[in-house]
Amino acid sequence: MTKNLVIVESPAKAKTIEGFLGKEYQVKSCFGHIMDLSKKDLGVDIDQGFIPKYIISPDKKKIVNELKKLARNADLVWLASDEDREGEAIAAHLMDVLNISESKARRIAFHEITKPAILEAIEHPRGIDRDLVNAQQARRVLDRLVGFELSPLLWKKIKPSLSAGRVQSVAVRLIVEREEEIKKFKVGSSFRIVGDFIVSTKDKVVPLQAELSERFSTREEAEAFLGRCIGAEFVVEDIETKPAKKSPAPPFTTSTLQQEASRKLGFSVANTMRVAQDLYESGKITYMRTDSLNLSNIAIGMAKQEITDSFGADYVKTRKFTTRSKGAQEAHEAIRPTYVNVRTVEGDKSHKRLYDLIWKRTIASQMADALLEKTTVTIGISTAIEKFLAKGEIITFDGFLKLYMESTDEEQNNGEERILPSLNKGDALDMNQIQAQQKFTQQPPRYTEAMLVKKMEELGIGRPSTYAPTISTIQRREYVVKEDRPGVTRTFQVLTLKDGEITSEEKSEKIGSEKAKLFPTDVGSLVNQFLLQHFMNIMDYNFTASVEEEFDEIAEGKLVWNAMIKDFYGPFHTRIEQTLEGTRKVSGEKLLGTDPKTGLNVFVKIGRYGPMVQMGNADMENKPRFAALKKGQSMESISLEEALELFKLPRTLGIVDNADVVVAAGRFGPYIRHKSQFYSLMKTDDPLTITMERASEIMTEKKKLDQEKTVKEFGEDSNLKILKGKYGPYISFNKLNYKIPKGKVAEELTFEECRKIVADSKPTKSSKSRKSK
DNA sequence: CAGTGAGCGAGCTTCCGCTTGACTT
Repeated sequence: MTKNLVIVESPAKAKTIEGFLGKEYQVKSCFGHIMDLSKKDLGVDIDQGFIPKYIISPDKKKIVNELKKLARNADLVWLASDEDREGEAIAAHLMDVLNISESKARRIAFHEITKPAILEAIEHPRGIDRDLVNAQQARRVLDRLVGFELSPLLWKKIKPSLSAGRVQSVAVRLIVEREEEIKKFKVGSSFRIVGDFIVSTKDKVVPLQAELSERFSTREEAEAFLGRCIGAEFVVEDIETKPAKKSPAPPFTTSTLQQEASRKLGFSVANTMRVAQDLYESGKITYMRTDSLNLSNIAIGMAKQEITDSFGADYVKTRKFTTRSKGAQEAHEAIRPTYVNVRTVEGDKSHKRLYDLIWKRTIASQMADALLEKTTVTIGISTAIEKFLAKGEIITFDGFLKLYMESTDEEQNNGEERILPSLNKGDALDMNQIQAQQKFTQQPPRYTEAMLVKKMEELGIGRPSTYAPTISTIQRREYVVKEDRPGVTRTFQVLTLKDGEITSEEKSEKIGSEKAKLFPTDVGSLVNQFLLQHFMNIMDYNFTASVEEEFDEIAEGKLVWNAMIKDFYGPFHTRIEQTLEGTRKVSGEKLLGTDPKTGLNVFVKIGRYGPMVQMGNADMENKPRFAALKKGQSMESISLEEALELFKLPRTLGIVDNADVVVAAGRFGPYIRHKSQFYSLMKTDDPLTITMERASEIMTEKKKLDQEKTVKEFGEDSNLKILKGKYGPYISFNKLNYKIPKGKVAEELTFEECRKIVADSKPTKSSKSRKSK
């Protein structure tokens, strides 16, 4: 029997801590929250003062039973969940569910997984902070009320299965509004003047590039300026040198790791977290879901040693970073290598690269500032009042730059970090050429996943554990899509003054191509518009921040949690009911024009399954025709001609074996139907022009593949088959799948045996039911 | 994966935040 049971949230953490504590301690993990609100209904008893209806999460029943047994037999139970709102609630739930008495329970917390920190925590146990638990409860109940009242409203007013919530709806809003800004954006241009000069001294001739201190808004002005420069003299009027320094970025949090892995390694947010999870589980890095910039003293000490060994003591400058982000709860350390002296890890390329990034960032954060010397040379023009400026930068001490430099989302601007030749005031320069190049203003950038996370963190919406899932959710709901878009070619003008003559030419550049950027869909935009119209308070970018203030007051014991919820819910629920009764279904319907053949109206709108076109009004006599929009088409941009094309399907190709061969477009793209069998078209096949010949080819091919997939068929019942899948053979009966019991050989199963398996066992979950969990 | 779209209506969907394995067709 164990005297002490310690419960933490993560199993990897449990393993580490067990090593720090003696044999008297058994350390187990509860895998995060063990209880949640019932999902059957609202899960909140509103009439009784918003009393939550908690149940043990179905996937936690097993671990809860195990912990119950261990807790019963232990003398003391140490509740060591994270020291934040959610962690406190987990501790409280554990006490309840495991039936731990006050006298037997010890609540402890630590912010870093180091032996001194754990021992220190054991020395200072406390009770459960009920105010903090209530703050969590308020957060949980508010999110449930918002999500489970708004979502059904969307099902009724827009389309089924949609969702809305405090976090996801605001994330979608950011993307929709950015797209609107881009649409509204009016491009402007100006002429940037760059002069190429030559410095001739006694012993050498060196080039010097300088930019004019101002830009000209028109070609005429630029041309006039170049004209003024013909025959002018150029003289160095001033040289200014200023020292400057650059400091390293703080160590990684979840959000900055996602951003930097996206910029430097091209990882998606989900991929970064998957790889980081692996590194964490194998003990290579500290916890990867954190908003803390803190490094333990042990880690800083190790970093100091590592820097001294590799670069020398001059390169060391230890720092304690403090967080700036809204609502940070700092239950953990920043993300760092567990052993800072370990330079690389085993594993595949992505693991190595992510670890390398974390290692460099951690080490660099404890390195000296880089020292620079910034020089600006002012060049006067004898015939004009404008000045040319040549800017240079030299690094006098590289410091942390020796190892690591953070990237930015902005495109690299040119002309940085150049070294200037040595010059003196009064030096005359020879002009080689001066160019005026047309430069365009840039539209606001579209969000990458990581840029969206950055913005969400700034607004205080979402938490380190939810950034990646939220971004998946808004894509799964098809509110936004992550896509590449090709750019367009744009021409710009260049005027060149050389050898006393001004010439002009037109050049072209590729602009606006997008890679893995987030775009709103028609449904996303419509839902956003609907929510903005009726629930501005929830869509407000400051909504989370303001409720967080109230949660803090609850945590401080200054506000009663359900009183806060009541104040929110009253007006919110009224608004729900008003919208339910007072508004009609919204479909974003737009009249595109009329069909020249029939004279019927052609509309585009959102239907039960997404955007579609409709021919004919929905009146008593006639049923309108419908067709779904193709991938890549949008309600916003579809033309009448494109819409009319969509009505050309389904078309009958001919008759085979007394049955029509029909080409149509379905949910998953174009297909052929014959004798109630379906055959998908290839991407290269055009359903509008496909021939009977090609169609039979596709059908033969599919039949062959099906044949290969079939292990065994039975004459007794054609619905029962043994098929071969990715994970081996299985039984298929009436479109449900059943596992073959161990020890049975698929090929040898008889019809009766199969019938028995089907009757006795449950079908394996289809992917559809799994997705919904 | 499944191949739809009036309206009728049953019965389904849904939130955020904490954590990892299941076990796949």
